[in-house]
Amino acid sequence: MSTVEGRVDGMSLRHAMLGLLADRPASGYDLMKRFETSLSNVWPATQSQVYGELGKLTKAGLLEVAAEGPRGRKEYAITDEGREELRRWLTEAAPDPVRRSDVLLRVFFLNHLTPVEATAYLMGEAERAAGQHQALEEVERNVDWGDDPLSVNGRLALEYGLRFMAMREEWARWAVEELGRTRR
Amino acid sequence: MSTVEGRVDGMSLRHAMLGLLADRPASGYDLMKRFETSLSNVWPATQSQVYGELGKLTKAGLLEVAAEGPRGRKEYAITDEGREELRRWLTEAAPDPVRRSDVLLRVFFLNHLTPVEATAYLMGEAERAAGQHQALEEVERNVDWGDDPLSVNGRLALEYGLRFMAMREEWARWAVEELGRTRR
DNA sequence: TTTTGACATGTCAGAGTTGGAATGTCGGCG
DNA sequence: CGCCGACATTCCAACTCTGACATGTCAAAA
Repeated sequence: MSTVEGRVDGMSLRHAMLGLLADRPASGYDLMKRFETSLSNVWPATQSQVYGELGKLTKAGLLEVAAEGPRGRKEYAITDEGREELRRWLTEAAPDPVRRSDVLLRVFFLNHLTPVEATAYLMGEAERAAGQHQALEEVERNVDWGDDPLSVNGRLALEYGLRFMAMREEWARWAVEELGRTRR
Repeated sequence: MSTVEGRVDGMSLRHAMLGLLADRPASGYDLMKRFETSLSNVWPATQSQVYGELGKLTKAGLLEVAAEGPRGRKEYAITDEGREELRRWLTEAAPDPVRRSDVLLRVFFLNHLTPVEATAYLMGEAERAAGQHQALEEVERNVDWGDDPLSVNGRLALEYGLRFMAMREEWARWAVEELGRTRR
């Protein structure tokens, strides 16, 4: 009964918040900053969502207001029940994520463009991927990799991003070639 | 005024439908079948969405009812304006898609599990990726690759999937090792 | 002939997401 | 002292997406 109602699939925002608060208590404002920095590439969230969810999670007993500060600041802390839910989510089998991909969707309809235009699109994809790859390398250089467990996970995620962007670029370049081959 | 109102970012469902109808006219029912087969891994859609969108697109002048058939069947065809919009979407620079990834979100909070549990999660990821890779290879074998431009694009998309799953598996196995290293 | 299954469309409630606006407080700098 | 910028919360309108429900027609097999 107490396990937050609308179950199962999405709503990972909840778990993102539980995960952040499991490290240490924080206010909505603090959480926002963390969503804007470390989590921005993994799970973006807006103010309205964060504050709304704080309310729901508190009402559901997964969080509690641990302290009140200066400007109406409310510092939220995870409860034991919240920790349980976090663990449950972390250990449950992740459902195959059927992701939507507008990049691939465009690829599906590339035949409605001229070969030149289609090639240009794919080259653009390659360059975008390369650009993001560079951006991630930049991040890698600028983050001070302490030994804290936090940044261990961050490193894993970053590596995922690097590999993903490399793959995207390689695929796009391969696709350009392929398009050239079949055109003849 | 006629360019469908709520612009810009998402709503690629619209363009998926325009893309499908650009090949040949079809009913909502026909479209559903194509969303369930070829497009299911790229852009899943439900009945309610498809029929709803058919109405909106028709009202917006991007589609028209070309013919009516037996069981209330309405066959929709793309209009010139619709073709324009499709081309516009295909050639416009795709915005960097900031995707949400619940897989990575979990990775971020892996430190709230025991090393054994965390490793199990990553191994599971590797196996899921391997499974999906196999499934795609299965698809590759079973599709008859004619020369029609349709399946050319399909092949590009399929290859993307294969490379993506391979990357995911490799990354997960790497992450397991990495976790083992830092634990010591 | 009856019944089943494929064809075919439509509506709805609820959750999630976005983006913006409105409001107010405190600390420190000039 | 007065003001600005950072801190901090709350509410809202609009849209998308999901999943279920409701309804009806036609063709062919049993």
